[in-house]
Amino acid sequence: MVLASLSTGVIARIMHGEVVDAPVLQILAIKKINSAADSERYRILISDGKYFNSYAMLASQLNVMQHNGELEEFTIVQLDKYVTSLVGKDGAGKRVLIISELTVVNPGAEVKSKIGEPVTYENAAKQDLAPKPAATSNSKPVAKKEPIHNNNNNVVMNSSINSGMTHPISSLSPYQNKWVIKARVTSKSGIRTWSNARGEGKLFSMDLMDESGEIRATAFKEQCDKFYDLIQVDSVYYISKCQLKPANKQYSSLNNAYEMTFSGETVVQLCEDTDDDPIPEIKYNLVPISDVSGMENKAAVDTIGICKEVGELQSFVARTTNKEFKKRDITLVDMSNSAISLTLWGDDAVNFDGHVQPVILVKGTRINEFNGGKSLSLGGGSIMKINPDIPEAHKLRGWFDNGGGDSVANMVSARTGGGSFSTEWMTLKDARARNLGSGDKPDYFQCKAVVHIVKQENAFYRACPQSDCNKKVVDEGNDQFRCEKCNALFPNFKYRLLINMSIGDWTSNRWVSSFNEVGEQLLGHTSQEVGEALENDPAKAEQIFSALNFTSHIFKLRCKNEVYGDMTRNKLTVQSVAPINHKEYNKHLLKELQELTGIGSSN
DNA sequence: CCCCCCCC
Repeated sequence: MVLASLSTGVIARIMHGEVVDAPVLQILAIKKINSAADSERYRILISDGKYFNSYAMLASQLNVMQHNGELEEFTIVQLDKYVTSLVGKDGAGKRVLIISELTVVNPGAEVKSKIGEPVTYENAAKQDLAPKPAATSNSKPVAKKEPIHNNNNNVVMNSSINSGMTHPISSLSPYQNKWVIKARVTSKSGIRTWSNARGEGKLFSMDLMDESGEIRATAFKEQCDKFYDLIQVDSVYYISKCQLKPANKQYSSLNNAYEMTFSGETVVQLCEDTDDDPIPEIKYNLVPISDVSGMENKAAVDTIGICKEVGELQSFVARTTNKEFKKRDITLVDMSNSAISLTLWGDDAVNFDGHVQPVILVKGTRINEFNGGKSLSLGGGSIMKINPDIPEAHKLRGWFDNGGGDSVANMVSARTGGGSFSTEWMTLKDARARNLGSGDKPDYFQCKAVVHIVKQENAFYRACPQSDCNKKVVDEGNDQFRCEKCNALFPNFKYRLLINMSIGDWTSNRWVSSFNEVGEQLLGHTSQEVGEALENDPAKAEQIFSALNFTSHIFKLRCKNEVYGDMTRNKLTVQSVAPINHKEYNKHLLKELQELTGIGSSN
């Protein structure tokens, strides 16, 4: 039987902070530490044949080896991953060795006895502390430079970073808190506030990834402020001293039983040199937009496209939760000649500038199915990148800038009121002739039309000032306004627009109604300005309203039959207006001409 | 300690 040789004298070097690759040591004893609560930890007396260390610990993911009887007395092991760390107040206490990966070289039953006469390493002679040039082990001195961004004098952190030894994310658990991970941020939420029966506060969360796995981390309140700016998607960080707790799988799709919470102790340090380490890049499983049609509802989608159209920023109050949300729908097109609607939320929606028609890369967007169509929504854990510097993006840019997106034929998303791309072109006369609006659901179409008459009468009403209520208020006199819906009296109100106008295309004229936001867009003034002008300044009102006359727009119209008493009227409501995109409108006209005449090439 | 993402 051949026994492995121990790395004689190596414990003195390791315990003075030197990095030694794969030392071979002998276990002389192992026992369970009586520690608090549910944690299970093992302390080891370990020897290199010359020195011993009685302050060695097993990282808890190795407990299973002890359970299996693999770490008995006299076992020879190779340490594959370990850190040293000072424990005790202010780092002034004892240095311990924490072993997170090891390989059994010879089982204790084979070895049968203690090798050498090891003594404590603390009195080790100088020659044992200097790295040996001829040593078979691969060693290098500890880097002396202080890490940048070190926001805490943290010994575990520094020694781990300097030694290059960090813990895999997959090994983290609530039972072991001496760890440092090196992880890439794959997504980061905005700052969110909450207020409920248990209190209020703010937070942001992030997803972290290394070669072993992924985990979600959340920073609340002070930590939210402290770390929000430092944490950036795609960057790699050393992170230590977070609390771990079981993940609530209901809310997380990440593959980890635990999640982390930043604490006052948490240390985060940017890792700027990531060229040759194994932290994987974020992987994008890009699918062509056309493929989304065939995917399951709620499935996650990574894709890339050009933002061909941008919707207005919209605010609404969720019916069930009463929370206010901001969103913006944009339309992506790609070389599969397909278009899909993507919903942005919160800050992404507010700050989005789509007028330059950027390339949009998304990861982890969710499919929402509606009316047989599918759209994407950028939810928690999703990432959006604007004009990413990747070959696919440059290819798309070239395609689109050469007219590639002008004749997109395949609409993956359903026709919607607000959505624009999928609305069918139709003349006002055809809308009548085809009995649009006579079904159970409204019909939608778009046309190019000129504004002929705008009515100033009843162009506004005084509405409840509550942000989530637009109900007309009753003037009680004495500057008091009653909202029946909110059952409350207010000293003020807000103006809401309800613009009726006659528009015409080359086939006929129709009266249409426009609600507040569209009205503001058409008149170029806020509802407050319009309301005040109509009430107090007729000349100004005339100026505002007449400016709209004889202007042309692309109107997206909702068409529905409505019953008033015994009368049924076919009603048109303006869903949105947009300036005329002549390039695109002409494409439509050419297509119509070709269909009418049968003359012309297919492009 | 959050965990909401509507409507059509």
